[in-house]
Amino acid sequence: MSADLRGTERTCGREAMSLLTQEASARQRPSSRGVKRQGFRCGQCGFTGDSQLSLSMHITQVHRPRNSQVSTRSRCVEAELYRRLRLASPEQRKELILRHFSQAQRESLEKWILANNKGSRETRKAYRRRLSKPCSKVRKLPSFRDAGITKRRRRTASGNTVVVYVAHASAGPFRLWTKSVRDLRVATRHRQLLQAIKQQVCAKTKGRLPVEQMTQVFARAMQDVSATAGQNLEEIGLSFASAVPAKYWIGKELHTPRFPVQRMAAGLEAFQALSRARDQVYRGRMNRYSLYMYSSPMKMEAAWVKLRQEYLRIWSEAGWDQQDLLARLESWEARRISTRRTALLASTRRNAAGCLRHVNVKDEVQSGEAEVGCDRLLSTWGRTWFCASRQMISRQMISRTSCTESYQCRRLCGC
DNA sequence: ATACCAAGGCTATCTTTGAC
DNA sequence: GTCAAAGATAGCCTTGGTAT
Repeated sequence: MSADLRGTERTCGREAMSLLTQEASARQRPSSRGVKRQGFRCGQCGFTGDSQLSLSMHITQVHRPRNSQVSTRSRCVEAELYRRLRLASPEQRKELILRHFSQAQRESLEKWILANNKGSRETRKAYRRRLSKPCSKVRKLPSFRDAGITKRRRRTASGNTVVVYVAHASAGPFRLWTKSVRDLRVATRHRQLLQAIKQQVCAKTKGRLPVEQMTQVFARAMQDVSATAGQNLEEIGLSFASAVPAKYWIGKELHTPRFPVQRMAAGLEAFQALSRARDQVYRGRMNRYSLYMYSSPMKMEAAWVKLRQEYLRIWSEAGWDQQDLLARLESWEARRISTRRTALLASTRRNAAGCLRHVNVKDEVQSGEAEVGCDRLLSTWGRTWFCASRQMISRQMISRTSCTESYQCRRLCGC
């Protein structure tokens, strides 16, 4: 870290950081730690995570090599300053920098931002190389020049092996593919086109855009790249699908079918429909404590009902059987329901004191009867259209096809 | 019958965010 | 500083339809 920014950290940087922290944490409320479950154990320190993912996170965050060039938020003042400045509005950011940073400090921070952004791609690649499994099932393409190109070996019935390549890329919420080809050089050219589309989309969608604008940017990028490269996108077999986050409900994204570029309008319409349904509730990073700070469980459920409807409609129109689609959705939901209830309980513990004060169950919740508080919280939040208690909901009373609200009740309460 | 191809799903890995 | 969860990106596998 530069001397200038060490000074920044001690004086104005710390002050600015304090101001920014106040800005960023204005919504924060006191909360209690969640219940830790037994699971994956770290061989180095005995840490027990809930999943392979949490163990991986632990290893990355705690046991990273000392010579690692990848900066982390906690260890890098520049990164932390930069991160917090980004949380402020442009006007606030400008004011903070002008008021609290010297010219030398501003230049130093700018230098770091430029260096960091340039270097991050390289260090990410190094990180990937280090953490990637040495013996994956199928060997990856040896060169990073070929990243974004999937190599496929197909064994024919006669015993011959055929190798084909497929280029793919992600551009915001869109995922792009080209047709499979035998020649790696052709696939590389396809990949370059996809990269050009991606770059144009990313350049014009810094921050989140309204869904209409996003679709316009994507369509425009396709046209521009096609014109610039003099390449007909139909000829390279370009197809695309889009996805919206749905981790809360099913543990993963919901995506549209794949649309060839010839059916771009239909593909974009599908994306818009899913996005509008998803955007009824807050979209962004959150954890089990902050989940319900933005939207109540009832709002989340209402959004999910809409999202399901749109998903079913879009895939039905693509020729899929509705019963199969319903079965698919339900199997995804079933795998997620316990996690959702855990999140609800954790959130209830956290919010109970404030939210449930008016129903006089504060003491109950604080004494550890969170589950009781959870149910009461559900019934309180949803009093207008939600059943008052679990006992009122029975399987006999609920007809999924005739009553959407009852369906929501059943799934939330676990009856 | 065989070869080829597109599509969908699953999984791994990394980044970001926020609570404690 | 630690930890967990969501989001983003990318790679690979399986399946089923179509062309030869």
